[in-house]
Amino acid sequence: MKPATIRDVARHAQVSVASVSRALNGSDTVTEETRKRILESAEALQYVPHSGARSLSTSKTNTLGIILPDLYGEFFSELIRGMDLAAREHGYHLIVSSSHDDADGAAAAIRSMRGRVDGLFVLSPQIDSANLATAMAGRLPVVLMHGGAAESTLPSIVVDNNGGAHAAVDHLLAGGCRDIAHIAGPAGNLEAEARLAGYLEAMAGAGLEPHVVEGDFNQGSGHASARALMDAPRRFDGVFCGNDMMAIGALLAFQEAGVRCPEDIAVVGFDDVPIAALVRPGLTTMRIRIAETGRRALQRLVGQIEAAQAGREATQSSSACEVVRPELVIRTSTRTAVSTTRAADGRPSGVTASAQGENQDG
Amino acid sequence: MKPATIRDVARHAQVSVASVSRALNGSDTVTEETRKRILESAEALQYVPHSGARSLSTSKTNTLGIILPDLYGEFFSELIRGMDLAAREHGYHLIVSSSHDDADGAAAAIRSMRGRVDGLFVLSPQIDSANLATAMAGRLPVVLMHGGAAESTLPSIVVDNNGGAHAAVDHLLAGGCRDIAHIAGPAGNLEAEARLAGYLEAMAGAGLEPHVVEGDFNQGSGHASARALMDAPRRFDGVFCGNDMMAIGALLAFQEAGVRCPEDIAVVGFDDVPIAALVRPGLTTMRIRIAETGRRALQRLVGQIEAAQAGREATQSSSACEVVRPELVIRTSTRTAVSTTRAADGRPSGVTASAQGENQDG
DNA sequence: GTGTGTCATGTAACCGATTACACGATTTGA
DNA sequence: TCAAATCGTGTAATCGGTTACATGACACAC
Repeated sequence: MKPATIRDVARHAQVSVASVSRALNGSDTVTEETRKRILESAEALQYVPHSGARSLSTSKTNTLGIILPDLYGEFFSELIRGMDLAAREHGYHLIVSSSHDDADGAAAAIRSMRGRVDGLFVLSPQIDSANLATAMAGRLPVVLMHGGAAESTLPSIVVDNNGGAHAAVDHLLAGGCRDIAHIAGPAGNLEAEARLAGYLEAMAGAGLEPHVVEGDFNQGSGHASARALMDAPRRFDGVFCGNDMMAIGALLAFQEAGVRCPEDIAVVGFDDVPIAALVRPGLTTMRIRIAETGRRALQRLVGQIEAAQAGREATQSSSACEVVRPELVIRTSTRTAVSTTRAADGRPSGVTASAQGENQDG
Repeated sequence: MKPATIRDVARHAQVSVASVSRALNGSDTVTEETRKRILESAEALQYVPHSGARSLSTSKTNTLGIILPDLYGEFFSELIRGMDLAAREHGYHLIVSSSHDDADGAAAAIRSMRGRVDGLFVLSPQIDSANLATAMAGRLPVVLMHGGAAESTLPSIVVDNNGGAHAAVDHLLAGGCRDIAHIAGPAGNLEAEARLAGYLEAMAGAGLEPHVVEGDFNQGSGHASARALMDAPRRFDGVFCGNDMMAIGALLAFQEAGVRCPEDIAVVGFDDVPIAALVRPGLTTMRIRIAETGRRALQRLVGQIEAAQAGREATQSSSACEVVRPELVIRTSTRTAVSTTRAADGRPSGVTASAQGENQDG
């Protein structure tokens, strides 16, 4: 048996299709009595509007797409969670497409989503794919969410990786560290490179010799990199890791080798994923309010879509780049005289607007 | 400027819309020359098919929906990752809707997805919502993925929670534990209740006195429950936790209190989330191959959809309940003479089919 | 030369919802 | 009593694809 259409409902309720449409959507002028009759008929026939037909006549899909490089770890799931909560409030659905670690994959994903979404979030931290994503998007409203997006003319939300890295190194310095190494994320990853640059700047600013080992943002590479640091001739008293997962790998490596943290070596991560608070010692890290950032991104995308269909171009402010400033969360993996939590906004770091959203989480 | 339609492409390439449709979709009979011309025109006009229009005439959306209770932790993101990879292979998109902790929320989510997806995954572990989900789905192909779905007539994939709990308790027994407590998941959660039941059965089978503390599946409640156990008059030498997050909370509580694990008390979790291997001591747990389970679920849903549109009802096998049997992963949170890894299939546990999918992960 | 078959291509109906416009009934004002 | 305004409802065009069927060109056989 085929599903009921609006015409079936109209026939059943003995009204026209226009009345059914009016009764079910905006409360146009429909008598309370007929509306009631229509709703009953719709219920009786188990009527569900055909979203394709609706989107054909309204040219809206009420769906947003998310292009992710990957879905490992808690970072992306937190982000999606924040977006999903906000999407529901705004009446949108969310299509996810993950595991696009290269430019081609991301481009293919964007292509397959065009025509079925009203807007797109693009998280494509690879250098080459970022530009491609911009080109692919075409007319579609987009919010970019990867490092380097600040330079784009498209609306974007980026983390102040550079400033965060500075704050992390400053914290290690304040704790008395002088031989501070950096376990970097993969080359070609814009987030990783910005954090690396911040580290190098901060070290240069303090007149200290930097030392970098390259990892890949996963826990295993943090472990291996920490071993490399222990094998090096130089003796380090602090490590700033490109993200939390590598920091946790490093913590385990130190623990296995009998190197005490923070007494022998202090460790700082980046992201503040939930695990960071659960490991021992608790990981000092740069906090990004992930779910809230997702919520904010969704609001901006919806704002853009509404602006586009209402008038012409989006307002100037909505096309700007918004910056999320990570804040230092001090746990037991670093020793310090500094007390609690402070924001990491010591510098302009080449970005423009400021990200002051509400701070409630899902 | 409005986006190009198929008619624009037809005009540009000087052919009919039918030819354009044929050239872009299945390679019906179209001359190589005209096909080339059409593809060039499509490219030049940046043509993107309108998915709504297509779904209107084909009555297919090529989209699947996922109803999740939540998106916290790594369990669900792993599941989505596995589904997404498989979805791309099959040419489907994935709409996620999370944070439906109650029946009403899940029902609303299902309602809002009907008409825009070809099939639905429902993870709704609350007792009351499970039935509701079944009712809401109506004609839509569905794969249920929550405890208790085995009793449903709908196709489902469920974890053998009962058998897994038995295996966990057996492992503790084999390690010499006799006073084994259980930190249970929230009442009303079918997964939690099946694990609790398995624990109680195993304890009864061993002639031991059970002891249950109720948690809520989150790390904090594991911590609190562990404290409660330490305060109890009885002295426990083993704990089976309803999931890994609570187990990790318990590990931390023991550590803080100076109770050694596994020497003083052994701990077993459930799920094998990635964090389980990262904490110290490493958490012994019941492994569910999450991403692979997601992939398998997607295959079944697609199979159902294709069966429905090809012939009539799906084949008998596809409407059965498939069981994922967790396997014991021994780490350092338990002491034992047993060596490596063994499957947890000591019993039939009231379920039917067996889940022997391929074992490669994404 | 006419008939038949093959094959690329075109024409137009159709999918199901929205909505501009038309229409008829009722109310209001002169 | 008649014109105008108001308001609920109906009719039909429209959105952009897909596809059954029609058409026309060409080849081949008689």
